[in-house]
Amino acid sequence: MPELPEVETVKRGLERLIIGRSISDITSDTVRSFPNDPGLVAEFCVGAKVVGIRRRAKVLLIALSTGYSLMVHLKMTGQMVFVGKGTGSAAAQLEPAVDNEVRFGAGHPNESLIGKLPDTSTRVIVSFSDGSHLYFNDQRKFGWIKLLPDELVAQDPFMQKVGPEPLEAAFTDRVFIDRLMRRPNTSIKAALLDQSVLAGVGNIYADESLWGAKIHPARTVKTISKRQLKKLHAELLHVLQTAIDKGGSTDRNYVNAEGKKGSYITFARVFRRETQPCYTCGTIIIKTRVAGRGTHVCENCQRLTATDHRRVRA
DNA sequence: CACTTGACCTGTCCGC
DNA sequence: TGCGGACAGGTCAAGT
Repeated sequence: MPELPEVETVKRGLERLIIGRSISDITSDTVRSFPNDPGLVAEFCVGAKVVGIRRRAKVLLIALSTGYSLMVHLKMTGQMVFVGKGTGSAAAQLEPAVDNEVRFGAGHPNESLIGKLPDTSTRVIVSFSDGSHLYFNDQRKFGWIKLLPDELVAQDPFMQKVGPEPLEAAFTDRVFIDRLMRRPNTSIKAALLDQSVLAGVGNIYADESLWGAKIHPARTVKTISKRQLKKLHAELLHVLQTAIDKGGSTDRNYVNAEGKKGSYITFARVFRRETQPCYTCGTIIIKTRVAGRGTHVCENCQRLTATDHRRVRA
């Protein structure tokens, strides 16, 4: 579930933790290289220094001194966890990001990481010359890392099609509305999740921003008023920025570069709040399915028009 | 072409 | 208790 705020949080952590470190070894079995040549990983990673970290949409870009970059997508369960030399174990790094905001009981997947990274979900280990390590963990194996020359990053198919960054100043409400209108006949939720419309929104922040704007996720884009879409733009930016400030959302797996959990989920207004009362009107939040995703809605605040009902499945 | 659904994975949770 | 199946969701491919 790493979405924009989670990946941004990881990026900021990695900036602090790994820039300037020299790679002494990298397990390369799950790192694809472009051009497709396993030898490139050893040749352009080992001995290289980390010179910069960028984020574009939900993709992390780790720039190396060799002119190559590691491109990382965490997909649903990916983690990039740094364990520094001298910490002894990961235990000290697995505390909540914000005091007592999020605390899972024994048995949570992250509890099993304590003191034993790498674990069964570890797919790639980047070792640094000072004895520290960066672990790419990915329980469900949807994530990937690829190594490619810097000049090929922009040629990547995903980078080619991905839409604008919502938190950049150029992303005005007018740009937002214009781009949504590329998908006039789909649901507003599907449009928000479409990475070619705008970058970085996933299931959590789609639901959260739609609740804030009082728009039902199944509403057809072209039927929504400009005024409501402007409101959605404002809500989306607010939700994304708030989530970054909270270190992202930890629903299950997500942790930042220090192995710490994000706390936004405890501030969520609809996401994962099914069976609980709406903060605005007290109506019980329901969970349904829109655009193939679990979707959380206050059916009183977020009204559906008669023609939109077909988009909703229990 | 526009849009929707299924596949990719694996751990967890629920019901029988 | 054990087991089968539904479910979680980012993205791409395949289907309607």
